Order: sequence, then C-alpha cells, then structure tokens
Amino acid sequence: MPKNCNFIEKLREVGLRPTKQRVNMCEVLFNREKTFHFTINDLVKMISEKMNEKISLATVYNTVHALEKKGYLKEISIDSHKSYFDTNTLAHHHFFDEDTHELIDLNESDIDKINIRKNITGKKINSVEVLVRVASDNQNQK
Amino acid sequence: MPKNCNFIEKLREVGLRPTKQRVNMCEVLFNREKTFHFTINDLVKMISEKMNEKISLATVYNTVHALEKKGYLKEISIDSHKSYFDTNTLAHHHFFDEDTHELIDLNESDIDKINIRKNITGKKINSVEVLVRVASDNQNQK
DNA sequence: TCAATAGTTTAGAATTATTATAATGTAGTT
DNA sequence: AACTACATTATAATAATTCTAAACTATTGA
Repeated sequence: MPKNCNFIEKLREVGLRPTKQRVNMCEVLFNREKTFHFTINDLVKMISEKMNEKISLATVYNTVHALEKKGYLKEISIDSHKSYFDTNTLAHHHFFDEDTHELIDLNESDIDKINIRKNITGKKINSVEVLVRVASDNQNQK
Repeated sequence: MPKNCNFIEKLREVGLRPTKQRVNMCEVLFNREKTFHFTINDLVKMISEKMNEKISLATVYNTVHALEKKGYLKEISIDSHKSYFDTNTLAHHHFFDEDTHELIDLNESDIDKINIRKNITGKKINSVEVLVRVASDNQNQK
C-alpha cells in the first residue's frame, strides 16, 4: 500500500468494514516507508498509543487475521515461541539475528536464484524462502 | 548416532544421566534407519507405548530440551501453532506440505548451493536453510 | 555395600499465547 | 431514524509450555 493513502477506501475495497480500529491499525502498519516485522503485542502497544485509548487484544488478533486473509499481512515462522507478522507479503528471504531476535529482509539481489531439482508428484511449489541465521562473530552458536 | 548402539554410554558421554526415560527416548528417536520429524505429543505417545507405562509430559519436554542442547535434536519452526523437532541436526532444507502438514527433508543434491551476497558487520552466518512450501496441484494456495 | 548428594521424574499448578463467547456497539442500507 | 449484519470488547476457555516441590534414582566415595 502506498504512503498516505486513504485506508477507509482500501478496507472497503477488500470487503472489510473501515472501523476506527482497523483504520488505525492500517495506518500503523502501512503508512510508512519500509515494510516491517511485528508481533501481536508490539502492535497492540503501537495502536493504543496512536489512538490514545486501549484496543482489545481480541480485536488486534481478529483484525490481523482479517488482513492476513486478504493478503495484506504474512505470518513468519522463525521462532516457535513468538509469532511474527510481516507487512511485506511477497515471498522473500530473511536474516534472523539470534542475539537480538531481530528479523531483517534480504533483497532479491542479495541471493542467487534457487533452483529446486526435486519435485513431488501432484504437488506444486507455493513458495521458496530462505532463512539465514546470524549471530555475533565473537561468540559461539547458541 | 548409529543404529543399535548403547544409548547408556552415549548419554553418559555427553553428561546426561542415563535414566530409564532417557534411554527409552533415545531408542525411539535414534534407533532407526532414517532421521525423522516429530512433535512433543507424538513422542509422548511413542515412548509410553515402548515403555508400556506413562511418561510425564514434563519429562519429555525436559529431555527433548536436554538432547537439543547437546546437539542431538534440532527444533524446526514452520508452523507457529506446533513445534516440530528433527533428529537430523545438520543444516538442511525442507519441503512442507501445506495440505497434510507433513515435513520432508530435501537432500543436498536437490538444491543448488546458495550464495548470500550481503553480510552484516560483526555477524557471522550460522546456517542457511530453505523452506519449500508445496500444496496439491489442483487447489489454490491456502 | 550403603549412605550422601546431586541430578531427575512426576503430577499438578502456573504461565503464556491464542481463540471462543456473548453482550454491547457501530457501519451501511433502507 | 431504524434495521441488520458485522465488529469490538471484556472475559472465559483452551492449548502449549514451563515451573514447582516432593519423591525418586544414579553416582560417588567412605
């Protein structure tokens, strides 16, 4: 979604009612230069601050899942203990910093095209994603 | 770990007391031809059957984590709702079948060597792993 | 061999993340 | 304005995992 667009119309277009909570969530998520990664808890805090009032945790879960279903968010499974979401919904690769638990996008140009030689009969490939785990140079692997 | 080895000695070598529960867990996990993937619940069932008595869920969690820390198991994060473990502890790639939630290992030869062109100062690469999501050919992506 | 002790197992309680529920509220339509 | 369908909310329920403290067991060394 482009910067400074009207999220009321965007939401309506995809069949989601543009409630106060949803519009605020969209502004927090999409009204920015670069895509980013977040957890549900991060998002609750950010929206509550923006709105200057509480938002129900259940609403954030519901709305995140609604946006995910419409293709505006993507869930990232990296750490089994936390669920991350990404506003970059294209298939892409990540660095995961094992020290800070920070997630960093890799550009297409940072990695060679990946060719999968095996295929499974009756199954098609939906996505191919690489996870590069990194950690501080002067300490051992966790 | 090779087939039919004595897990009592193996456990002792890495500093884990060879208790009845741990030896049984090792036999379930490592006394087989091929590496495999499992969840904690799968494992509780398998060990209980093998022992012909109940094993505490807490013990399975403790022991899986002890084996993981010693490098005999590896956690795989694919599905944020379930935690999978793998007896193949080498960095390797996977197919994930989105229909059945089955996890299939990819051989080294099934995929070209991956070259990461970007690097982060002060960080070293610990692993590079590819996840290929597949689904039935005649249905849309989940 | 046998007691001391340090690590282990256990059932159940606690915690955490997520989903369900049901009452209240609100957007869109007439 | 009023109806209706969908949303939001606080709270309860559920599920996965971790914690706790008492009972147990493998190891050590007298």
